[in-house]
Amino acid sequence: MSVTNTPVTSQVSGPIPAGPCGGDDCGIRDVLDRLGDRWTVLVIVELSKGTRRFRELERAIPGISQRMLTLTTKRLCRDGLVERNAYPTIPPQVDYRLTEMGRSLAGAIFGLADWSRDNKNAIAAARSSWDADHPGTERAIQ
Amino acid sequence: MSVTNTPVTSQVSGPIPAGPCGGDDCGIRDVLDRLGDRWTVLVIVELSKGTRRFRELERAIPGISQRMLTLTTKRLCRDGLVERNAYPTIPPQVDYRLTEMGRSLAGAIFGLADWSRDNKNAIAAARSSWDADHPGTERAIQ
DNA sequence: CTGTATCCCCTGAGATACTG
DNA sequence: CAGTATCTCAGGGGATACAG
Repeated sequence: MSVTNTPVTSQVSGPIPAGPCGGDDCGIRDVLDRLGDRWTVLVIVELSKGTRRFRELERAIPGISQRMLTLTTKRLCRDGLVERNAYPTIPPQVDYRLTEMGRSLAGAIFGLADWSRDNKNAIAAARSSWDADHPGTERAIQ
Repeated sequence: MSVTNTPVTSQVSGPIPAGPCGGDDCGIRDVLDRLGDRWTVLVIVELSKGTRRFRELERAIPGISQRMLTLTTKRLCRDGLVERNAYPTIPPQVDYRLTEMGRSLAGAIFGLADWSRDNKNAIAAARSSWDADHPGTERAIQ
């Protein structure tokens, strides 16, 4: 009850300071800013299979909303990773494809995908082992 | 005008470097669930340089909070990507290092980092070009 | 079909304080 | 030093309605 003044929690959630940190961070933050959201990588992977229309992307990526698909494709176009072609037909038709740069990024992403496939089981095993040794804490760190 | 009516060169599945994953999403979601947050990749990159103590990680990764560093390292330990060693000294000393699996993940991440370095300028150029063609919309899609 | 415009909720994560 | 506990908040993103 004695707490009278409101805590001034000015959040200051800006960009990561990108400090010198002695060495280098490999410019990893740049990719992270681009690929860090929930949908971008999935769109790139789908487009790596070929040209796709808006609706095709939507169906191929379960759970994505119209809004997020629009935002994601637009960001990718802006970064020069995806090319958008609109045909003024009725009904309208728009398709998307990776640019050359986008395809090279897809290649790097596949490196991670391969790693994921190769290590999926090992991770699952590590998890259940950890969970067995640390009962009751699994939920807290999710 | 962004409606470039270029004929589609049906490339489909041609020149993408490493792609054994043909029909599905390659299990990309699994890596994304693990690497999708703000700090995990940065911790892995830092640990790829060698063993680090808690405080060393904190200093090496500007902006991370004690809470997030604890959470992140704990998650990485749980997944078997990082190994934690605590020495019962006073004051306590704990250090973290990548496991073999963690190092292989770091390798895949470096693939992305390399890509980022190589394409940073091209992306910046694409952006300003796009922004010039679409005045007033840059903010909406960030 | 291909988007835009709103509303709104949930989760990630920062600030702060405390412990062994 | 190496954490844990709690409060708080901003914004990412879902749902929905509307438009060309």
